[in-house]
Amino acid sequence: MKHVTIRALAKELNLSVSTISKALRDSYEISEDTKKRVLALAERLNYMPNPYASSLRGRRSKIIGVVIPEVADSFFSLAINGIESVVKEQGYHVLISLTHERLANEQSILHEFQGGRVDGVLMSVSRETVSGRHIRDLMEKEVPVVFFDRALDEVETDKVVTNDFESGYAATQHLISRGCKQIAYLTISENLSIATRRMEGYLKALADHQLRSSGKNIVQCGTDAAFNYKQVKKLLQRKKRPDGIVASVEKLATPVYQACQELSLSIPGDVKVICFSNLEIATILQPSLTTITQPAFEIGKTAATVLLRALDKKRGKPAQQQVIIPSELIARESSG
Amino acid sequence: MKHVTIRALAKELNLSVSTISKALRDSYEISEDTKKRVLALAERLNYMPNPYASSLRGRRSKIIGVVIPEVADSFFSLAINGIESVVKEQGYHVLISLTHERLANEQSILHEFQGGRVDGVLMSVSRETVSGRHIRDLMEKEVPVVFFDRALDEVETDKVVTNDFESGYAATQHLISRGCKQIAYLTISENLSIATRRMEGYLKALADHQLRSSGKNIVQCGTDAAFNYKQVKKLLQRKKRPDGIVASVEKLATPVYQACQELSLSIPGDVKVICFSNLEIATILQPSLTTITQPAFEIGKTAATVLLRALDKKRGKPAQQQVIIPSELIARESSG
DNA sequence: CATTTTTACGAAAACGGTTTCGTAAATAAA
DNA sequence: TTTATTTACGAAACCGTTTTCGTAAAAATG
Repeated sequence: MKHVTIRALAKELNLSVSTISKALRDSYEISEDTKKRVLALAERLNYMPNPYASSLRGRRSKIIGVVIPEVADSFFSLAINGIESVVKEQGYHVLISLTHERLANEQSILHEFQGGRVDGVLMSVSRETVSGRHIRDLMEKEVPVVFFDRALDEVETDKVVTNDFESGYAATQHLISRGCKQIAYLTISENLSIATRRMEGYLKALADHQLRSSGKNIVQCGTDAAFNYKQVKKLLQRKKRPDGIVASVEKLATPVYQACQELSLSIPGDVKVICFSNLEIATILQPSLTTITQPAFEIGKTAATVLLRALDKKRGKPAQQQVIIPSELIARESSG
Repeated sequence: MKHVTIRALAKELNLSVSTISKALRDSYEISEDTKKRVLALAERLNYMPNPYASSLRGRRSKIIGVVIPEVADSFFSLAINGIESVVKEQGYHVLISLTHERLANEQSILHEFQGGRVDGVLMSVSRETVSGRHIRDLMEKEVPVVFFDRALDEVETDKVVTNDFESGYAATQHLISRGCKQIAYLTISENLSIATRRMEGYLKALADHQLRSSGKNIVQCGTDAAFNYKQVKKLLQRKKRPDGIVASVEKLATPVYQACQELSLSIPGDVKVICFSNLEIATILQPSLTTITQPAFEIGKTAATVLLRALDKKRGKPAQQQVIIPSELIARESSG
């Protein structure tokens, strides 16, 4: 038994294709009796409509494109969970496309989407993304795009983000309140707006508390773990080593912990640490890691909700809202 | 500018729709000159074919369904990476469907797939899945299914798994070689074949080394973190407490570390620990965690390769191979 | 009973590509 | 020069569903 089509049902019941279709969609044009018979047969033959025929005819695929830099990431994978929890309720499916932090990939993915493969897009831009040309091109084809977490300021559309500036500020202030006088900031060299906002928060907090901010205390890390380790180690070997560290992305916690152990520095005794992270395992690090935790699931959920709403109205102006869901500072032992 | 169709190109160049289509697909029937003109116009107007029209006509969607219990999981998210790296090269897309470990969800997802939404399926069964009826139903519709990691023995199809029995054995033997005499085994109560195989490996290793295996040393954990913590704590408070622990799933590392700290037990001094885990952060746990690490990326990659090959032949018998990619034991401090 | 309205259905035209088949014109072979 | 072949293209069917529109028959209305 290959594929059961509407035509097969029609033949079996001596009805027309259109009648079957209407019966399946519970149209008022069809008698209750006929509906029953059609439904029964469909059930019996295990009929499943061909989604592509429907998509073609109806010009909507019931598929949401999720374009992200990486999936093996505690933030993004949780966000996907949030997205999925919302869209599946409305019968939508989730198509994942990974950019691997490359603009070129992002461009070709969005370009392909111009063909109408997805009804809408949820995306977090890659680190390389500075211009929004490819994104606007897609939006001009009437494919709504909603940013989540990593938004591109330049593109005017809905955005669901967290309070990065305030989080950077809060993280820094937290260390200050714990007595830190010289606080270093670890960042991944990139041009993401969320990264700059976090750092601005850091700088503002220093300024507000009359602490000098020095370029030397801002350490540029990269994607290479070995390189990052060396950078952090160098930082901690300075004569005037910092007594506090704000690690602005999750993966930078590792080199900090490793370097401290290597150098026999005590956390939080010699240096207090706070890190932006969603990993639950932060709890069992020794010492447990104080984190700024982003509401990943919530962000995904909200972004999906916003997108579905946009798909509903479609013609109703893009509300172009910006939703901000605050991150949470979870104080643990590493900040003493 | 809404949607550029083949028809629009045809009109613009005073050619027929079929000529355009053939030109775009580089058919030998079309002159080089015409091809050039068509390609140029397509480029200029930013033409993108409607994938659903192609899917409908060609009866293939270029979409691979990935059905997994959970995405916020270090194993599955890495596996997705592996899958994506392979399929995107062949122009396929990845549709993610989450079962959340529920059979009912798994069934409805696969049922929907019977409509032809995906060309093939890569899946890891849910914990609740005991019968393969819904999977066979799908395969009868000629949608190839390849299992990865969590396979269902009962269903005859390609499987890409790791050596769970040997890994359970190796983990246990590792602790034995480190001097452990009484080794506990933590498991999630479930009926997954991979879980039982791991445990069988554990039991075999004990037997091979003349160590008594006691039911009391096999601790059933669940999905509730608090419950698991209590179970582990109770285990470690016994008068004859174990001197080694094999944690058969990643999330069980947390309660072990927490309980040991709470009870002031030293790892690996008082109790040695090994855990099945893919988390890189295992390195910076204190002490660093000895792990059995599954080749998640490789498994995903291989499974995808096998599936694509099956899609190629299609009519060529399902090779029905079983590929085994071994896990790796990474000895760190927790097993002393 | 005559007319209007409602009910229940079918024919056919989309949706946008792909592919088969037919055929003029150009070229090659005889 | 005549016939055979190749080249380059177009018409039309098709994939499976949805939706518009038309219409007999039945029911309601006057």
